[in-house]
Amino acid sequence: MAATQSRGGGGVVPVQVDEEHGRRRQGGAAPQEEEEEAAEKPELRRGPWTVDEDHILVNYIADNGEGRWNSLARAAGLKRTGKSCRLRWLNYLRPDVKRGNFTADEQLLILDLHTRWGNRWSKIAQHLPGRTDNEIKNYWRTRVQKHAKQLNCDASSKRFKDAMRYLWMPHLVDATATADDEYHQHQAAAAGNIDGLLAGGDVDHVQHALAAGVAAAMASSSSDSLASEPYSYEDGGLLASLRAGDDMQLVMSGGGWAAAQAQEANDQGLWPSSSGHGLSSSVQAAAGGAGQFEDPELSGWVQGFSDSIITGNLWALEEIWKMQ
DNA sequence: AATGCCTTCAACCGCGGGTGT
DNA sequence: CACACCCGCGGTTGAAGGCAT
Repeated sequence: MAATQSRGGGGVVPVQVDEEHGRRRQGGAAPQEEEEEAAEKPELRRGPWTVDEDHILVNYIADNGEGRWNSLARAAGLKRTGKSCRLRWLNYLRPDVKRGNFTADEQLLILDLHTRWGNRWSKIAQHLPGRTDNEIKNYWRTRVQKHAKQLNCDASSKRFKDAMRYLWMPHLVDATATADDEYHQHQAAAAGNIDGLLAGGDVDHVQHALAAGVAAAMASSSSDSLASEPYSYEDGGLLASLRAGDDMQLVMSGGGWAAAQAQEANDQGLWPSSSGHGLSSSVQAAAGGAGQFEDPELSGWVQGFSDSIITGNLWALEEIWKMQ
């Protein structure tokens, strides 16, 4: 268990805190009153959690359940605010917290949901089992906003959202499709193996074959979510449409100039091929159509965007593709 | 090897809303 | 109604580790 803190804001600084709101006090009380209160209230710890504190919190919650965080903190003997305990549990110690990089599936979902809901991190997190709002928020701020900056636009701007739709999300859809293919190949192989075992009456080995097949499929897939419950893609979502194969046709009125440029870039071998497909097939599909963007201003911007892909800023796009 | 800058992310802060008295 | 308490959310901070020079 990764209770050892390798990172974390602030040192472990004992500090007097307004326990109810987790706020540092900002004067107000007379010195004598402060001394009296300090005598009544235990010194609170801040900063990274220790292994011992983690154990105490986990064991207490295992015995008594979560909730009532302030009283929980006191009852467990932790010199932490209730808020701090809640945060530690929800973001780190909870058994179902998923660790590691976001899968392409998850990235797609985040992009899609953020397009709809904006910075409603907790709401977005509800649709990503095992992921916390804090993690998603950090992902957005450190990765997505970084690339928005590289593309010289605001992450919340329509332009950046369009760049996500036309260039980023189709690529991720391809990436997950590739993972799906490999996953199903492993599943099929495992199924064949199991068929043979059953035919031979070798029931004892069926379970092992099943486990091995699932493990191989999971290992081969960039997305462990593919091996578990699929996410629910809500009706009418762009992601669902992309998944369904509508591709760019849905969001562009025809292929458009950008897709043609993308196709050209692909022909010249300028596109990264992390998914193994070279140019995203969704983008390629878009390139096959004809027409213009509905928003003429966007059309001009996408042209500049694509120019930068083809000329100087390829590295920036490669960074984006690497994010799967 | 030493140094400084950059990136990541756990933890904190401030605030608002809900609930109980 | 007023107040206190509690919880959860979104924004921000800063230490640790990675990377470039």
